Amino acid sequence: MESIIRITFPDGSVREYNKGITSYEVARSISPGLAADVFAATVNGELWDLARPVQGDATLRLHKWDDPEAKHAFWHSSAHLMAEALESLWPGTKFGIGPAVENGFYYDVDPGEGKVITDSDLPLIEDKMKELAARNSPIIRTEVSKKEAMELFTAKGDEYKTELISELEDGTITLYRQGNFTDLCRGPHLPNTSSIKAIKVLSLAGAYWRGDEKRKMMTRIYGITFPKQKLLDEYMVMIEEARKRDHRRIGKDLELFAFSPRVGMGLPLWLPKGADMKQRLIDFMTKVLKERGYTMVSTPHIGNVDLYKTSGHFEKYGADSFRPITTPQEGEVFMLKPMNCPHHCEIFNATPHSYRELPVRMAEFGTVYRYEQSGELHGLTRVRSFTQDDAHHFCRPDQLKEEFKSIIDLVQYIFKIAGFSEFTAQISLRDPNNHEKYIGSDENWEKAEQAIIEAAGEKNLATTIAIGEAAFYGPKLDFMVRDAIGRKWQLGTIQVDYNLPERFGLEYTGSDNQKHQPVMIHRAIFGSMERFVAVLIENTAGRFPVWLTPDQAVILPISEKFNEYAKTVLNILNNSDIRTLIDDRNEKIGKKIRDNELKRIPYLLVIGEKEVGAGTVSVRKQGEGDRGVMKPEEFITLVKGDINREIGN
RNA sequence: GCCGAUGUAGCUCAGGGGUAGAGCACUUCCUUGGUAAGGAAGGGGUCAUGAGUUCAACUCUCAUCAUCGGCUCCA
Repeated sequence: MESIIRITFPDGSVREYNKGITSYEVARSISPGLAADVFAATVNGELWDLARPVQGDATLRLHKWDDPEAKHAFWHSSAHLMAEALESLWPGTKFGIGPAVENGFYYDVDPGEGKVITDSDLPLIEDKMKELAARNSPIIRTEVSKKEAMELFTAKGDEYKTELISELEDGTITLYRQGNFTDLCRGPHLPNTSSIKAIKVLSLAGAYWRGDEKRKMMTRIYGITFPKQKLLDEYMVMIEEARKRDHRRIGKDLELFAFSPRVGMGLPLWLPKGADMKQRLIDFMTKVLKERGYTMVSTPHIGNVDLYKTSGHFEKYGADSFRPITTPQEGEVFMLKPMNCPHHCEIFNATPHSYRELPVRMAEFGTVYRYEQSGELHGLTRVRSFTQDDAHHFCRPDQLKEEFKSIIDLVQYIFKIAGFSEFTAQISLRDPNNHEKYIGSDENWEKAEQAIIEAAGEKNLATTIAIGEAAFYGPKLDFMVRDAIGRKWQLGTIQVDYNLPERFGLEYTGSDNQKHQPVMIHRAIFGSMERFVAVLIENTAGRFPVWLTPDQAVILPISEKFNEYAKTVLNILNNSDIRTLIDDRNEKIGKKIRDNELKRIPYLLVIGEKEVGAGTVSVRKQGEGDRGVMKPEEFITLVKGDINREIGN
């Protein structure tokens, strides 16, 4: 008989089972404890339901909670559970899609005419889900024909589902049912709703059906679930901690930046400490750029509209920009500059160039103005006025790849200094099916895309590829860093461009004494000062590196009797460029320590009778505690040592 | 721009159709102290803005502005 099948495990061991055994039963045959911990299985490389029978020899990997595959199945089943709850609470609710996401799941629903789901409904949904989960309903997979699926969802009046089905291929359609709820779904799912022990319905949002802003706005309901209450509790604590790192909150607490509706939304105001820090970043970057052969330039904040017509920006974005600026001169029109590249092209054009002087690396901390949609503004990460650490490399075609690679090096260097150890690199290519979105010839696009892919490959950079994410004039390599709650923000970007050199008629004289067109690379490392500072705040929770932080040390006299000595120490430190304050408030030392710890000042210098007598300071490191007593000169050496470790020399 | 929510003191927030509340911060006084909150007193609000309903609106309605969570967008 062929009723025995051989299952191979990841460690290479093989066990024999009866044909038709499920992965769940296999897990149980190993141990009941394991069976309780697994939520999905990979069978012959395909992600499967635990409850799906295995019909032949197979390789098997069981996925416990820590595997993303397990979470995916768990949260996907949870989305179905939420849908079941919604249907039970509000019959007639129409369902869109309900996938698992990085942290939990959502379901897009249309509650029907006149019905609005609000925040106050969330606990109702949560309670209903708990009730349904406790019913121990098995989740059952069935394969159906396209016709059957159509009939089922047409009868239900689920027009969103029928739209999805109409695009599926017959023979590949599966349904999953638990209790009275059936959903169109590829799976995989949990065997049973009973593993869903801890449930939190998190939030509501609007979301366009199929991501198309011309189509209906669905109600998106986000939730998260866990197999144990403890895991949910830990998750909620983590979210709460992350909120404390929000740069908008810390920026206010530490008096780094502010917004004023009177100035205008999305227009950041840098307060003294923030401006000071921003300038320090600029100074540091300027020094690094000069070492790497960049020259600094400076351009106005406006440009004639013809400049942007030449570049192609006006045609692409003119309608959605700040309105053009008119002048007393009839017909004369300027625009706030939304980017620096056209100005830089004209700088290149201002002087003749020989092949010998390429590459030209032209850098500017250029402030640009973009009319971002009101709903898109977000603290310092998305604003309407921001300063890019912008630069353009004009090079010969044979220099392109080396230039590109040198910029990858620079990004890695700066990110290392910023402490961004986990960033992602994304190669953004054009969508080959959407020619209207881009300018330039296919040939140039292919050359540019190839150059990026090769350069990233030669640098052994781990990259993801995003089709359709390119800039309209060229493909790019983007470097993204996460914020406190896991959202990714693009900081560094490197973009290859054959188009602007053509449009601006850029040229250099080659060794053959002929005119040639240079290739242009657009790049930013910080991305923008605003976004970089925001992400830096969230990654450090406001505990900036010593070299960068606005105030490096604060002197805490134990009583007013020691204020005179405090001033002496202050002078010594300030003369050695240690940015130092005195906290001479009439407060006890414990209070002063607490307040200054909360300000995230790296060093607290306690002075009292002993220190005055010995000519020393008692050093306390923020977040770490007492470092002992030392002379001011030793403290200076300590701080300089920190800075040296952080940014070298 | 779209969907939903929010807006009360510098900050975090409570309150409620009939003269505005707390904690922290701030000011003054007492205290002069040894590594994360000493004590007391005091000042501070057009309850986002504008209109409407009402004898009476900070509270109810509408609009506007801003903010938050998403969606779309992101040169």
